[in-house]
Parts: sequence; C-alpha cells; structure tokens
Amino acid sequence: MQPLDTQSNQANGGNELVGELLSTIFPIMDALRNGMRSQRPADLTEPQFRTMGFLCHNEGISLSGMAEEFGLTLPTVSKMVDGLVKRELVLREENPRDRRRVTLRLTEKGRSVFEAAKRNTNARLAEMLGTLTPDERAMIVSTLQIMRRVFAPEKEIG
Amino acid sequence: MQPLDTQSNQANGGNELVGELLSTIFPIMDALRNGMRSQRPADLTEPQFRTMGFLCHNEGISLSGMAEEFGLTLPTVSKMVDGLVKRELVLREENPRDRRRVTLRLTEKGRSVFEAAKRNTNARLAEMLGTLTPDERAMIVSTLQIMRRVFAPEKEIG
DNA sequence: TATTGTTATACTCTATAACTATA
DNA sequence: TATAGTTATAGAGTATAACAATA
Repeated sequence: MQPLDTQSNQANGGNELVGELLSTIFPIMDALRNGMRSQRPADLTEPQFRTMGFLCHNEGISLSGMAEEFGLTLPTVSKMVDGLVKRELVLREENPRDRRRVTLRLTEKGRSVFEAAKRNTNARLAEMLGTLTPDERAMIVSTLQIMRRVFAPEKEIG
Repeated sequence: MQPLDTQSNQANGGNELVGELLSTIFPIMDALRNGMRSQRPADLTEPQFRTMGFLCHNEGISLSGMAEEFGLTLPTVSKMVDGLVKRELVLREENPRDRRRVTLRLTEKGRSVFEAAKRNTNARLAEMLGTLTPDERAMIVSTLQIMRRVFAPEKEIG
C-alpha cells in the first residue's frame, strides 16, 4: 500500500527491491480479497480459497498433509476445515487403512462455489490486467516465472 | 501456493495471467509473514506492519483517515489500534480542534519495533532476491512499476 | 442532523497446550 | 512410544449494529 520507507531501500542488490515489492503486492492482495468476497453468500476468505484450490488438485489429502503444505499447525487446518465442512463445501472422511487419518475432498457444492469464486477473482484481476499492452503482459509473465523460482522453487507451473 | 487451475486460464488477455499471479504472490506473502514474525517478542502481524508503516509516514492521521486509506471499517481500525496502543507501539491523542477526532502516531518504542521488523523482513526478502542476477532484478523493478500502475495507480513511488 | 469514534456481538484465522484414538 | 487429529483457550482481524460525543 505504501512505500513503507523508500529512502532506506536504495542500497544493495535485493534490498533495493523490497519496498517496491511490498507496495505492489499489498494492493494486489486487496484486489484479490475483494474478488473473493464479491458474490455473497457464496464468498470465500483468502485461506478458504487457497485451501479449496489445493483440494481441487489434491483430493484425498490428509489434514497433516495440508498443514505441512501450507506451513500451518494441525489445529489451525482442523478448525478451518471445520468451517468448510459446516458450510458443506468439504467432506471429512475416515481412511480405512489408517483410522487415525482423515481424508479431505470438495463436495459438489464446494467445487461449484470454488469455481464461482475463482471465476469472479479471475474476472476482476483479468479486467485490471487487461488494460495493459500485450508486451507488458508478456513481461509480467516472464517476471512472475523468475519470482516463482525464488519464492516457490518447488512449485513450477508445468 | 498452487496454480489453482492453470488449465482454465489460457484463454484471453489478462485472464491468462491470473493463475500465475496468484501462485506467485501467495508464496511471497508467506515469506513476508515469516519475516515479520521472526524476532519475537517484538514481532508484528501483516496488518500491524502495514498500519505502522503507514503511520511512519503519516503521523497525526485520524482513525477514519486510516480506515479510508486501508479500505476497512472504523470499528476494525479502532480495534486494531487498541492492540497497538496496549503494546505501547502507537499513541492515540485527542485533536483539540475537533474533539471527535483522534490523531495517531508511533511511540518511540513503536518506531524502533517497526524498524526492526522492517529490517528483518527486508533482509529475508532481500536475501532471496539476492540470488537473482542484476538483469533479473532490473526486470522485476520495471515489472513492479507496471503492476503498480494497474493495482495502486494513485500511489506511485516518487 | 451528520460525523467521529467506541462498544457489543459474531465469525474466521492463527497458535500452544492438553487430550483421545490409533498404530 | 509415536503419530493423527480434536478440544480448550486465547488473541488478532474482520464485519454489522447500536451507541455516545461532538460539530
């Protein structure tokens, strides 16, 4: 949102970048949250959106698998899943091979709510990004790939 | 964190970008939160960090000014400021010219805690970005400027 | 009457500690 | 004994509704 102290970020290599990075991603996160919240009552918070997006591609994962994936504690994901189960967006099922383990997946309703939130989020962000030229968008694509190498090295998009 | 459904984002202009944008900024936000939380007991949450960064450059702003700036409601910022006041990081003062109004500023402790969190956050992110080549960093700088034109048009860094 | 802010209430997100059930 | 998960508790962040004080 703000430069957060531009003056002191002009020294060396990566450091120079950080203030600009923060004052760019904060407004993006704001726009993202607005997109997810814009169609009540089927709206989702950012953690719920991430959780359901992950379940969309990792059906049957356990709670501890999710906790590790997201870098959160077990009680945190357990409680977050509680909320999604209460809204009938996610199913908690027992794993018969190891009855300590829970397996998770989206309900049909969950999938459709997630897809709607994603469409909405995409539409909002895409509309904003659509004001750029093709060259500018291509430059963003290349740069995002570089940034993912740094911040999400194990999660390249194929 | 995840692509969140790469397949369906390959159609038109801005839309193609959105999946890549999300799977890039989520891990960045994770790294940022880790940086802010890494030196207890003086750690800050992301909203606290943003609030204090804003106060750092806008001493004397009112609660409603902050609420508008952040796109939050008055009760929300009032309560968040409560927490910062309780930790003696922010001062709430009465404005004698309009006694309905509150003016806010960082305490000395607040300033030093914020600077420490910022140093820590910067160091962590800068270390990660420092693995890139100068050309790659220059490309990121240019791209962030483009993205700010889209998502934070009124807040250019001078 | 309109504006500024607080309080009451409720829900989500997060953590640590203590617990249960299963392996 | 170790692992998977839940429950208890607590604090932060968010909202809406109802309120008080000031203009």
